[in-house]
Amino acid sequence: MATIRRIKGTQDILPGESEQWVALETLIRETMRVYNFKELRTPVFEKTELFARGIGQLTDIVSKEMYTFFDRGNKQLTLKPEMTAPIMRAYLENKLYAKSPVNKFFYIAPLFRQENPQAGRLRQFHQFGAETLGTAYPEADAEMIDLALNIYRRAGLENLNLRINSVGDVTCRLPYKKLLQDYIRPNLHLYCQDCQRRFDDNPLRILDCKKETCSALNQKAPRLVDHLCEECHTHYHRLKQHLDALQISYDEDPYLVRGLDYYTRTVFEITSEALGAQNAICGGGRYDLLAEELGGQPTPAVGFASGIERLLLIARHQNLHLAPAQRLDVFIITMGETARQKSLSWLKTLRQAGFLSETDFLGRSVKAQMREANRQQARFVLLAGEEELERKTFSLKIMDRSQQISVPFANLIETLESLANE
RNA sequence: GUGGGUGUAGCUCAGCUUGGUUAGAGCACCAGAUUGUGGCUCUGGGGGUCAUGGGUUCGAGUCCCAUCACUCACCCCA
Repeated sequence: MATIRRIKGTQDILPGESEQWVALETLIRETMRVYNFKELRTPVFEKTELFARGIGQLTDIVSKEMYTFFDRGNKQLTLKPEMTAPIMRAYLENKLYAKSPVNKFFYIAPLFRQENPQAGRLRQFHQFGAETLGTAYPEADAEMIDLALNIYRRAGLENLNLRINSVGDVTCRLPYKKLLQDYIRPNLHLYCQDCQRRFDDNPLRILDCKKETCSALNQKAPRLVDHLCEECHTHYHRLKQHLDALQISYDEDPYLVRGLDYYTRTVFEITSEALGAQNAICGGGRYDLLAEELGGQPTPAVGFASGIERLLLIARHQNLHLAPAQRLDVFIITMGETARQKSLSWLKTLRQAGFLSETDFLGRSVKAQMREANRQQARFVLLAGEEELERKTFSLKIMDRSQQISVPFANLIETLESLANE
């Protein structure tokens, strides 16, 4: 009979790996804390409408990648494919703007997209990220980039590349779109099929095309950065000044566009060559129009999202260990029925004193129990048999020194504590 | 959705080209050498519907077809 398998594109995070996750999450939380970002948790599913309106009906995410279904009440729901729209929804719904003009949130959450899995791309994957709501100042954009890079630095990641760009706002993007379409139109038939399809809806994407023929045609295309309105230009200029002041190196990429409709002005991406085809570990930018799109009051905002699986891929590629291997403090070896019956209460005493402790559950030979203790890298082994019970004294083996001493039952904890502190 | 690659022990893989004894290795696991003591060594042991189904053949892990799974890539994204 065939055993049930996990769903395509999902992963079991097994012991050995799960410690890495916990260590990374701890590092993220600690960094978020000193940057004064507060955790905001939202449900795993939302009304489909939230994403359709927030991310954009025409984006790939919404048009072909969402896990959408109808519940028993015939409501259309979607497993969240990204976190920015839910954060904005929660912010508006709970009227958090009323408590403070600027709100800084972070999250660590599972997300769902029905794509074909490959290296660094899963159907259930995890992101952490941050969002600053309520300020249009470029300082917030710079803080966001600094925050993401700081987390990577603390995790030990190397050779990351930051690219930035400005995609303008409503006043400059529409005129530029026309300019760009005028440039492309004469040669449109030479572009690839994808680009021809993008021409009307999303001509900016054409600039991002990686096909050689298309990027060659794009060489002399007008660049949005050269046609920004004054406000956008100033915003972009200030951002760069802040990055310089923070000694953050970056590349300006006039063709960097993001796949989600809600971005305005600042966009950025952090990539790693260690990742293969899916090389982005972090993407983000400013989305000053999203709040209104969702029916709320105008709220300028900026944020980023970072893939946890991809971060861990880079860490593995670099041979980084975010969490040190766990060693057992004490392993109790028992000989005979009487000792085995007492082992649980000894364990309890050890554990209450804070020692990571274990014993044998299979009634194995002393040799086998010793092997088990060694396998789990126990620092100390407590031996208890008839002899020890009679004398009310444990035999305590200090494994690293292959040395064995006698310890009266009553002195066990204090002896271990002094040995552990050596 | 489209293409390439790969499916043999818990893991990593050999065997397939040129079909032919009981399908192998290393690691891991268990036991013994050491009847109450780990790591190293030596000896032994358990564990496989060779992904699944069909076909060719006297005979298929090996050749052919299909299906499924995994994986990499396109697209897009974290």
